[in-house]
Amino acid sequence: MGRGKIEIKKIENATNRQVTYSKRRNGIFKKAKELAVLCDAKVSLIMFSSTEKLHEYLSPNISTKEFFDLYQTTTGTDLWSSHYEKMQENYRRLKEINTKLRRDIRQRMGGDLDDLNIKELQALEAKMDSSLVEIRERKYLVIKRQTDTHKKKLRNLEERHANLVFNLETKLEQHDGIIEGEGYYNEAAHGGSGLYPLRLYQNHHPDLVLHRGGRLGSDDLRLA
Amino acid sequence: MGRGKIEIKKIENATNRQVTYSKRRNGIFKKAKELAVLCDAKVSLIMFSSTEKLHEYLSPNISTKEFFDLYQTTTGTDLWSSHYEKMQENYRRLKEINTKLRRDIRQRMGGDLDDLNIKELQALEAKMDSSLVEIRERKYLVIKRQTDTHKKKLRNLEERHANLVFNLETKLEQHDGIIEGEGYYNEAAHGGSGLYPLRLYQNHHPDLVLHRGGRLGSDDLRLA
DNA sequence: AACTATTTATAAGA
DNA sequence: TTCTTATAAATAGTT
Repeated sequence: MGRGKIEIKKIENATNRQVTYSKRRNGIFKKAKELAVLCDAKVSLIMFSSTEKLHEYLSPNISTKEFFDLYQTTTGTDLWSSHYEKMQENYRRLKEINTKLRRDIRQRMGGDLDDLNIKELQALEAKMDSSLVEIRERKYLVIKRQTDTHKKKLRNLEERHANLVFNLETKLEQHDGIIEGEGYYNEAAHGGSGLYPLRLYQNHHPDLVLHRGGRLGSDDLRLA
Repeated sequence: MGRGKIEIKKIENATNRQVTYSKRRNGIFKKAKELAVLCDAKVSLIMFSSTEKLHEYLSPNISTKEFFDLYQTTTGTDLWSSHYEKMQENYRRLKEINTKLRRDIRQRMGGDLDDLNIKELQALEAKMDSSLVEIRERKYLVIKRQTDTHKKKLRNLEERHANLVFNLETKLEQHDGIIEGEGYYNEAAHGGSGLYPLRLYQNHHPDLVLHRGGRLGSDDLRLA
C-alpha cells in the first residue's frame, strides 16, 4: 500500500529500514489498540528494532506480569523455573559457605575440634596465637590513646585551676585591707597553690595491672 | 477500511466481534511478520480473545524465554522476583549473616578491629585466650593419644621380636650338631637378645619441646 | 467464506 | 522527523 508495491524482505538501506520501521510500528500499534478495544481482547505487542530499541503495547487493565502469568498458565510452560533453579543453586552455595564459616568460628572458639589432626590443630593454634597478639596490641593502642587523652585533659584542668587561683589571689590581695589576711587559708596543709585543693587522680585502668605469672597476661606490657 | 467507517469501541454483537477479531487478527499477524522481516526487528505479539483463546506470533530465531529475558533486561524490571520473594528474603538474610560471620572471623584473626572499644577488645581477647587454651589442650590430648598408640605398638613389636628370637634360638639349638655353633653370631656386638638387632626410636614430636620463655609456649606442658 | 466498496496504511518523494 | 499523495492493502458490511 503505497506508491509502489514492495517485496517483503529485509530492507538493506539502513535509513529506509529505520523509516519504514517507524511508520509500520505506528501502524501496527494502532491496529493492536483497535483490536483490543473492538474485540475486547488482551493484547501484548513488544518489539525490538534492529538497533535493539524497545517499543511495547499492552492492552489496558492488565499488567505485564498478569499477562505473562496468563500466558504461561495457558500455554502450560514455565519460564520461571530456570531462573528459580539458578537462584536455588546460589542459595545452596551460600548456605554451604555459611556452614563452613560457622564451623571455622566454632573451632576458633575451641569447639568442634574432634576431627582436626595435629597439623591442623597446630596451624589453628598458631593462627589464634598471632591473632591474639594483634588483638592485644590493638587493645594497648586504644588504652594508650585513652590514657593520653586523659592526661591531656588533666593537664588542661590543672592549668585552668592554677589560673583561677592566681586571679582570685590577686583579687584578694587588692581587698587586703577590708578582709583579714591570708591566715584564713592554711597554706601548709593543702600544698603551695592554695584555695580549693585540687584532688584529681588518674584512673588506674584494670588492664594496666601486670600479670607476670598469669596465663592471660603478656610480658611485654608497654604502658607505664 | 470497509464499506463504512466504524467507531473504535467494543463491538457489542458477539458474533460480529468474533468475526472482526478473526479478520483483524490475521491482519495484525501479517503486519507483525512483515515488520519483522522488512525491518529486521524482534517482535512478540500475544493476544487473548474475549473468550480467552490464545494466539501468538514470535519472530523467528528467538525463543519466548530469550525474548522475555531481553525484555526484562531492557526495561530493567524483574518479573521473576515477585514469584520468589520469600526465597529472596531468605537469601538476603543468609547473605547478611554470612557477612557478620566473616567479620567475626576477621576480628578473631586480628583484623577489622578499628571500631571496637576497649570493653569489646577485652571481651574478644578473653574469648580468644580461653579458646586458645582449649585448642592447646585438645592438641596435647591428640598428641598424647598418638604417643600412647606409638608406645603400645612399640611394646608389641618388641614382644613379637623377642618371641621370634626365642623360637629361632630354640631351633638353632636343636640343629646344634649339624651346623657349627653359635660362634657365627656375634652376641656381644649386638646386645643380649641377639639376631637382627632391633633399632626402633620413638619419634620426638616437635610439640614436645618446651618453650619456657617463648610467647607461644605454655608452661603447663603435661606430657613428659 | 467470498465479494467489493470503501477506508486505511504506507512507499516514495519533498 | 513529518507532511504529502498516489497507490496498495485491509476490512465492514453484504451475500
